[in-house]
Amino acid sequence: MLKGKIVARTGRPREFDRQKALDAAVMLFWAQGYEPTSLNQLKESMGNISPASFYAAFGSKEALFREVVARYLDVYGQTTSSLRDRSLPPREAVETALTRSACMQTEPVHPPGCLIVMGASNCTPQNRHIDEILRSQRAADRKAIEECVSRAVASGELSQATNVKALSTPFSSFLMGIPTEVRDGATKETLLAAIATLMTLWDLHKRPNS
Amino acid sequence: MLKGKIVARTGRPREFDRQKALDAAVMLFWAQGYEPTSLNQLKESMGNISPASFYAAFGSKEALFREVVARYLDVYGQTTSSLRDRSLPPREAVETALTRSACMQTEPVHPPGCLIVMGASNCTPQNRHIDEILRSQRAADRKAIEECVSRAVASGELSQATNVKALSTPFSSFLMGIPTEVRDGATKETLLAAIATLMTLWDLHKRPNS
DNA sequence: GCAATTCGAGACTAGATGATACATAAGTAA
DNA sequence: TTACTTATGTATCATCTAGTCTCGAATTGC
Repeated sequence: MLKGKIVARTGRPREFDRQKALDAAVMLFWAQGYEPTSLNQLKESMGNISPASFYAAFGSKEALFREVVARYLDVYGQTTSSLRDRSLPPREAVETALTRSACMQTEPVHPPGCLIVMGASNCTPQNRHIDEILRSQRAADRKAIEECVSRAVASGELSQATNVKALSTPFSSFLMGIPTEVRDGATKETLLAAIATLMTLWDLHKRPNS
Repeated sequence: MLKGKIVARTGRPREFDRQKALDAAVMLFWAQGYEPTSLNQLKESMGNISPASFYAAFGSKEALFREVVARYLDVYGQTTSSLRDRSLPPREAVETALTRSACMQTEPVHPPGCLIVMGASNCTPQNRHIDEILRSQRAADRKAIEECVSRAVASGELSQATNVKALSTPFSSFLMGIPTEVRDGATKETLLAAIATLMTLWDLHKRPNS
């Protein structure tokens, strides 16, 4: 009776691969954003499935987008997870997050840029709540960068006089700027060199005798 | 016969203020971006003018957007003009551009963020050329920042060993990140403090004996 | 006064949008 | 076999989209 990962259940089996369909939706939303991506495009990218199949599988465009964001965070959005890894030295946590973001966003196997930053940047008033889904993610990364700086001040690595927000904002604003740079053609090498430059800001704030 | 600025011409006079209508369109495109802004919204913001009046005055949505971009650059987009002012010391040119951008974008009298960076960030494939209008402006600012760094290297202010792209990209990426930060609630004070921090990168690359 | 010109109100077009209804197909459980 | 469950194909929905057309109104030049 064991059928591996497939959970036996009643009813006619689905004829398309839901996971592959979801991944196709990730690519579309990533490339175009929420509103410009139409149901027709989505259904087509899922193998020309019917509207009935689409709504049965995903509920609505908005519900699909929420799933897409979760999937994106799982597969691609781990670039900033170092920010939340307390076992890493704070400076390394920040540099790793920036580096991995730059590398991921410039990979040629998927759309350039970042779904979390650009996915709903153009919205009609009635869809503003869609951007809220992404905004909370951006806020989390921003806060995590701040906490890395705070940790370094607390540990004595950075000077007690450090203005936490004034030092963390250049890193977060740079992070939010990467997607636009990448979409406009910035290469991985350019970004990595820029990150190396940027990280010297951190070193400038080190406690004199550390 | 002199009628001031009004050019006498035949035909029934327009009943709405074209300039005010254009400014209303600037605000809409700025807040929502190109595609989500509908003709209905535009006409409504122009005083409930008819479609006939709209098309007679502006030609099409795309033609209006091009006028809107030109108007935006005129009124709000001068924040980065210092980058092209050869009479300014390069460091001051860069710092001024960042500072003025941060101040402008956080003004509460208009939508937050920047039309040039966010105005067409979500586009269907058939409207990709709309973002090209904005992309060329972003490229111009990026190049201007690079030239400021180059000028400073040439003048001896910055070390000959300076990697121009590695030093200019943190500034441009920060600039491209400001709109997202502002939309997410960053204050002018936070951004100005971040800019002060960021500019120390420049000083780090100064020629030792200068 | 009259022609030429321009504008405005509103009806209208074709096509796209996200989403639903309904009958049928294909599987499981008893 | 029968009941139940779920998926699919097709037709369709109301609404919105950018854009046109017709026709009457308001102005200027002569």
